[in-house]
Amino acid sequence: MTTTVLWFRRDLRLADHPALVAAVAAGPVVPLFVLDPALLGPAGPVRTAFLYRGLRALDQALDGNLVVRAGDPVDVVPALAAEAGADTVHVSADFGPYGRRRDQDVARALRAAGRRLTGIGSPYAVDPGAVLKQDGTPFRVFSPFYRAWRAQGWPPPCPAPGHAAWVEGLRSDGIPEDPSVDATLPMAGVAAAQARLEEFLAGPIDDYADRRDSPAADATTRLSPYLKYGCIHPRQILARLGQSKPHEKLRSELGWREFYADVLWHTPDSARRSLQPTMAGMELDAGPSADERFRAWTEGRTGFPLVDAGMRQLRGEAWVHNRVRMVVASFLVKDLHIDWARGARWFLRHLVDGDLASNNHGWQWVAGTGTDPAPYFRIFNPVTQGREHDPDGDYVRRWVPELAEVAGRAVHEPWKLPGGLPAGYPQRIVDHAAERAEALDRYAALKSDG
DNA sequence: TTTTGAGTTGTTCGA
DNA sequence: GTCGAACAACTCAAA
Repeated sequence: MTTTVLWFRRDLRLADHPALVAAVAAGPVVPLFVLDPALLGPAGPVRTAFLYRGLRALDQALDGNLVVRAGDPVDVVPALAAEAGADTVHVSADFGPYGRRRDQDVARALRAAGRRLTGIGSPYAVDPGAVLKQDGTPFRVFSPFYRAWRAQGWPPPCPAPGHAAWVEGLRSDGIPEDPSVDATLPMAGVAAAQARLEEFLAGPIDDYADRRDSPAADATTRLSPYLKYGCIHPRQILARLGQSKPHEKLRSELGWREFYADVLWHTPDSARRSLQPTMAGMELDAGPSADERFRAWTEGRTGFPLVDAGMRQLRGEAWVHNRVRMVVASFLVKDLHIDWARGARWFLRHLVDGDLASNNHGWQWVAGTGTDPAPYFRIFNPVTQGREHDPDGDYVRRWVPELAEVAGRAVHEPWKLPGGLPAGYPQRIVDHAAERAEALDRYAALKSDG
């Protein structure tokens, strides 16, 4: 039997963990997590706190043997492997731009000392890059990808190893105290993830297809933060789904997550840059007045109730309903003409589920710069979206107290109230019809510039 | 090989 | 009030 290191990253669980199974099969295991400043900085306080809580749950499941070390993984991982006398470091492979570079560097450093990094599995049911078109090139459109992804298939979940021997007594820097966070976060860790899955499957799933688009109903899975840190693996969800309409709907949402990871793997710089090169020339607003509008957007005081409700939900829960994410993103890009990447950065800093692939490609989809050769004319009207998806106005009133006394759907157009705008609620910062026309003009200019 | 039709999530306008 | 058409350009798979 030989000692190995299991380096946890986005896989904070023991069940359905192929890399852990491989490590345990080899002998005693050193469970490691590295506090990497390059990742913790951009994560922001919300995800850092959620991560730390997930680590505490993991440490408990490991009988307190999780080794936590702070520093650059290129230094930390080889040093710990040497300390433990481990020839192999097992990981679930990382397919993101930073993770790939980091793992190459760590693998090189380990090799220099006669050791190796072994990647098994990934945070996805199907590894990014594994689904290709007939001609061997990657998909750029979801539906054909999804058909091929389903046809490809995935293995069933594997149980947690029952007889793991954790190496004890190695120095751990410990899990730091949570940074202070104003938002109300979900419970962290595997048990919370499993409980949420069971709760969802026991009832809400039946209405998922019909109600997932209704922010007031709050009928979505709320599993995204757990998927982000691997407290649950998508295989564990997929294994529970059948052929009914709502089950198929949830499977396709997981398919979107896999699709965007695949796109990002094939084009790593699409995290920051527009996937459609022609769209990169779009005229954008910047400077002090754009900064002021951006600030109004972040603070939920644009004067458009659904937009403001969404941005305040982001502050309050570090999470926003998917339908509302699209509405607020469309508003920033099409009404305020601000770079989608700036909005994506703001989301990534404040979302508890903030995932580079899903977040940034979701933004690109709204901006019309990404996959789904996006119709330039798809510009969300915040009022229409409110009437359509929050018909009773419950979602808006939940997050915008200034409008709490306005009954029904009238809450979406407070400027039309007979008594005038309720006290404390801001005037609209732009004229939607005018800005919609402006967005269309800029698109037309882009075309004529060739 | 070329053609054809469809593609997550929309809005407006005019009948 | 509802309904269909129009709003481009590109991707992909099937015909």
